[in-house]
Amino acid sequence: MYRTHTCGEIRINHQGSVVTLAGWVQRVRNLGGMTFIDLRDRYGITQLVFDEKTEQSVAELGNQLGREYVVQATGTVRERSSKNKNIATGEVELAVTALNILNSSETPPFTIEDESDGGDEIRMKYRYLDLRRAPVRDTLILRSKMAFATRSYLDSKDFIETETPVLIKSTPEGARDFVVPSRMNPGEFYALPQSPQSLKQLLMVAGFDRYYQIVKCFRDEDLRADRQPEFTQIDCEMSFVEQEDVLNMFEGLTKYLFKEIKGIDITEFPRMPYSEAMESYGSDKPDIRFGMKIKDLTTLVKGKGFSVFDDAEFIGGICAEGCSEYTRKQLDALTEWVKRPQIGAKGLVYVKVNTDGTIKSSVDKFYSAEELQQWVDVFGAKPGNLLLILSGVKEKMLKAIGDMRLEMANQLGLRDKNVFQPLWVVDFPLLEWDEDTARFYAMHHPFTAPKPEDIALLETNPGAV
RNA sequence: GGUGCGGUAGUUCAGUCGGUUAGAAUAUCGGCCUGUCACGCCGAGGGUCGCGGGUUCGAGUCCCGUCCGCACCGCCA
Repeated sequence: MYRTHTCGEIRINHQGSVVTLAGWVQRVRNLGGMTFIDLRDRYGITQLVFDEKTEQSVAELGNQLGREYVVQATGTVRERSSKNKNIATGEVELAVTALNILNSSETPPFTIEDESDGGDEIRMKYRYLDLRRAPVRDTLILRSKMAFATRSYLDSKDFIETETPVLIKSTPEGARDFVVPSRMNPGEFYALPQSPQSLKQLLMVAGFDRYYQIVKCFRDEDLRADRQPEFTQIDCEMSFVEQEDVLNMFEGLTKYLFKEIKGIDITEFPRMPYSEAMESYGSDKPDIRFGMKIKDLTTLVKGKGFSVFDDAEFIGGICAEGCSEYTRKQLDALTEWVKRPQIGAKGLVYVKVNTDGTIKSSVDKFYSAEELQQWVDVFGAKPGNLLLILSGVKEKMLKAIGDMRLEMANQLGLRDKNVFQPLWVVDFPLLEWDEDTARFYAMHHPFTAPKPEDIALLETNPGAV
């Protein structure tokens, strides 16, 4: 056998047995009289040891090893005299008796560690090296588990997994199509699907009743940090159901995935109208793990002679807990932050509710203590809190305040990546009812489309939602 | 297509008002080291300051152009 075990499975009960491992050299620790080597594979890390008992030729070979060398090592499992509680194999080590260098390695262009020293660009250039890092590997493993669990759940709910064609005729969705030239029909092109929307509707018309597919979609539009032209979605379709049926079904899927994969019980699964999401959080995908909701001060603060506010369509802000002691420097930094083009505010007004109950603001010249107290009351602010207020065009400011809310939450440590809180945002608004919008809603929000009977594609599909 | 920020050692970055030989950390290499696990200590090598032009006695630093990257807007959802 090439190897008898992986680098992640040897435990104290293997003590005394002779095993063979194969993997990559993670790190060499040469102490002079003895050398430790961390050997890594997909399953974990096992420590190899070369010491005075090691045969000299083997030890010499061991001292040639560098980062990312690929080796096969045979040795005896023994208990460590100094154990490492941080890794699963930390109680044992392999006293090497035979070593085979399968491949040497150049020094990698960046360190292959959980916290790599490489930036995005160089890690993407050497993707095959980046994929050796545990966080990247774990992400792909998580994805595999998610896909498996999704299939398991939807299969149990009588969904049929169906592959749909990738080379199709262009369908009228919103984005630009990626196109593929047709050899058989010179001058003509296939389109790659932006989603399997019209294809799955055929399945509904045909009576398949419940369909799903974990499927690649293609949209030829410019990138964003969280948006790629090629992405995968869990695509579903159900016949003879109402909005509530769909929400319940996929609440179930979400809870199942968290339970199966993270061992987390999701209990709260609130619903929020789009209008509330925008007014209170400045986002259609609000982070509701913390409060700090946006409050509207527009009517309260206008007409007092402060022209910045008097000329603004909307004045509002958030209340940050425990920030009343922010220094001038911190407030200046925050002001610079909101003035960045990505946020686009002109300036930042603050109101400190000091721990002794007094109020200090950047607009004391324009507003009396009584008036400022009214602001404080709107937020329900307590001593120690800090009000942060922006003004301008309403739509833009809600988004800006929402971004500021997330930034403050980051600074205050309120966005723990291990805390999860799902949310449905429902009742999306009816935008201008032009052809593109109609098509968009027909495709993606059929519940809220006002006149679905007007949409030709839906007419072919009366049983589907 | 637009706005902004960035490009300096293998890598991640600092570099003040334009001024001596461009630094740090990490990585690499060498020496010492028998219980390390981010080993430690000592030492060394490593630079087309993205590219081109200009201003200046003098440019990593200022100006113009250009290429590349990132974020955001448009776009998309």
